[in-house]
Amino acid sequence: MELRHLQYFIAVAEELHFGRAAERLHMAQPPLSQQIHSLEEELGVQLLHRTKRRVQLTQAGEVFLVEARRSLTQIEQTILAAQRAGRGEIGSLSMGFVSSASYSLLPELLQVFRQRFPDVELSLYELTTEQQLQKLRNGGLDIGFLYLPSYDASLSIISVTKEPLMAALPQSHPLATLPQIPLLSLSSEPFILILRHLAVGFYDRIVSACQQTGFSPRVVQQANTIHTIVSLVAGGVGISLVPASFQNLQRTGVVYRQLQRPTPEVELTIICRKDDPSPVLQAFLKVIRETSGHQFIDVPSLFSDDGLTEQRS
Amino acid sequence: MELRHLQYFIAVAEELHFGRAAERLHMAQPPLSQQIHSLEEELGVQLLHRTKRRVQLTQAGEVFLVEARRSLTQIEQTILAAQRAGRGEIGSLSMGFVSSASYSLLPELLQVFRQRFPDVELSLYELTTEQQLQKLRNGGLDIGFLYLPSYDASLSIISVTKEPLMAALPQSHPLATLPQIPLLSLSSEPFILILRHLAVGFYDRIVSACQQTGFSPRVVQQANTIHTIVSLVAGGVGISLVPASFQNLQRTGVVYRQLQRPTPEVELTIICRKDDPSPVLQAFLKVIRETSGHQFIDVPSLFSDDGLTEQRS
DNA sequence: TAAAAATACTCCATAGGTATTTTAT
DNA sequence: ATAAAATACCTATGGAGTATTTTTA
Repeated sequence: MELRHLQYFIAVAEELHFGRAAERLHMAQPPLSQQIHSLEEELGVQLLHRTKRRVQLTQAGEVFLVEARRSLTQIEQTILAAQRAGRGEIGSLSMGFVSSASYSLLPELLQVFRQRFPDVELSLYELTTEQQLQKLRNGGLDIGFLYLPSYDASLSIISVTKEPLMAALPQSHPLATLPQIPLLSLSSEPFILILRHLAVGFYDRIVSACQQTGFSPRVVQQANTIHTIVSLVAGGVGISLVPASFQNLQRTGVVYRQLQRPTPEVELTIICRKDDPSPVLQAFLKVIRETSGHQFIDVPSLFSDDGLTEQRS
Repeated sequence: MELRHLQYFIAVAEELHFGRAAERLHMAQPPLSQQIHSLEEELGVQLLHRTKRRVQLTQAGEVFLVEARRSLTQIEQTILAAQRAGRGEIGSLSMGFVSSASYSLLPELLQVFRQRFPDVELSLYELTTEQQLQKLRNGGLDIGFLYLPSYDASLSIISVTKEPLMAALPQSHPLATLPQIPLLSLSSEPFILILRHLAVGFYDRIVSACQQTGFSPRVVQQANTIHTIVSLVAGGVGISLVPASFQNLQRTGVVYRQLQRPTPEVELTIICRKDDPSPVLQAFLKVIRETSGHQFIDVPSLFSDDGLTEQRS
C-alpha cells in the first residue's frame, strides 16, 4: 500500500462518485477504479459497495476512512515536524558559558531565543574555558560562551561583543571618588582575579592590559567565581577588573569605575564546531547576530552620562 | 512522498549504513540512496549527514524518524481496523424485536455476541412487526426478531427456533391441576391476546391453532405487551397461549401448562435485508446459527420432567 | 437511453537493477 | 587498499491515459 491509495480512497469516499473523485484528483476515472480495487484486494476487505449506478461505503470503508484521514494527518505532521526541525524550530541546544560571561549578553540572548524558538530544548552549563572546548570537540556541547583569547583549529570563533573593563573597587577606596581611573593608578593595588584555568582568556586579557600600561598586577587572591571576587572586593581584600556588564551585579560595598583611555576591552566570543550544520545552532547564531547588533549600539550609551554608572538600574 | 520513503528512511536511520539498510529492504544500495535523496529534496530538509564514510542523522532526521515511525504505526492501525471491520469485529448493528420475542433466544444471543464481538455497538429497539419490516426496508434497522408468518420479498427470513405454545392460566383455574391440557378444552375460555397489529404472525398463529382444533378463540381482551397479558391472566380476566420461553417470566397467580399433542408451535425468525453484506450482520447470523443449535437441543429438556415447569428457576 | 463503473489496451515515468566512480580512512 | 556512498545508465513494472463495454435506473 502507498499513500496514494489513502488519498484516492478518501476522495472516492467523500465524493461517492468515481468520476468526480478522479476529477478532484486530476486523473482519469479508470486508473482510479483500478487503484481502489487493488487497495481492496491488498487489504482483503471490500471498502465500497458498488452498484453500477451508486457507490456506498461498506462498514469497513467507514472505519478505513476515519483511520485513513488520521494517517494522512499524521504524515503531514511528520513532514511539518521535519521541516520545522530543518529551520531550527525544533531540537535541542547545549550551551556552555564561563561564569564571568553570565552577566553579559547571555541572559538577554536566551530570552529572545526562547521567545522565537519556544520548542527548542535549551541546556545550560556553567563550565570552564577548557571544559567547554573539550565538550565542544566531543559533541557534549553545541556552543560555548567565553572570553578571547582561546584557539582551537577545529572550532570556529565568532566575536559577539567587546566590553570595556571596569575597575571594581571597595566603596571606601580613595580612587572611588574619581569618575574615571587611569589603569596605571592601580599598579600597586592588590588584585583579586579569577583562577586562571577557569577562564584563561579573561585572566590573560587583564594581565596583558596591565602589562601594556607598564606594570604587572600584584595578585593577592584568586577565586573560582566572579561573585566571590566581587564579595572579596566588598570586603576590602583588594580590587579587580571586570567586564562592564558586571554593573548588573550590584553589591553594597562595591563600586565600578570606568578606566581612562585607552580603555582595555575584553572580547566575548561564542565558539562552536566548524561547519556544524545543526539548524538550531544556525538559528541561535542568527539571533546572536541580530541581538548583539543592538548590544553594540546600547553598550556605549551606558557611559554617555558622567561615568558614574553604578546607579543604573 | 510515499510510504516507501518512510520505510526506506527508517531502515537507513536504524542501520546508519546504506548498504545494510538496502540489504534489509531486499534491494540494491543505489536506488535506496536515490530514494532517500528524493525524499530529502521533496521535504526540503536534510535528514542525514553523510561523510563518504559515515552516515549520521541530522536533528531534522531525528525528528523525522520518530514521526515516521508513528506514521507507519498509524497506517498499520488503519489496515487492521479495516480488516477487523471486514470480519465484523468493529461496527454497529441495529436490532428490532417484538415484545413477545423478548424472552426467547434473544437475551442469550446478545450475551454471546457481546462477548465475542465486544467492539460492535448494538442498538436494540422494541418494535411492532410492521415497524420492523418498514425500518428494515429503509435501512433504519439491520435485523429484526419476530414470529412467522410475515412476508416481504425484499427481506430474507431465517428460522431461528420453534417454540411450543403453552397455556397461561390463573393459578386457581381448574385446568391448572393437569400436567397437560388439550387445546380443545380451552374452547370456551376467555382469551387474552396481543393486539394483532403489534405481532401479526404471533396473533395469527394462535388463532389458526385454535381453528385447526375446531374452535375460534373468544377474545375478551387485547393488550399491547406480553407483560400486560400475563398480568391480566394473573388477575383472572382470562387465559392465554404464550411461547414456551415465557416460563422465564414467572409471576404469582399464573401457571404455564403444556398443551397435548399435536402441540402447536410458533416459529421465531430473524429478518434482514436480502444480500446485506454487512460483516457485522454476517457475524451475528453466524452466532445465531451456532447458538440456536444449542437451543434446539436445550428446549425439549424444559419439558423432560413432569410438565409442571413453573417451578424452574 | 444516459450515466457511471468496469474492462481492454497502450504508453511512459520511474522504481529498482548493474556497473562504475569517487572519496575517506 | 578498502569500504561505502554517489553517479551513470539501463530495464521493466505498473500507474495513468484513451477507447470501449457493460449495466441499471
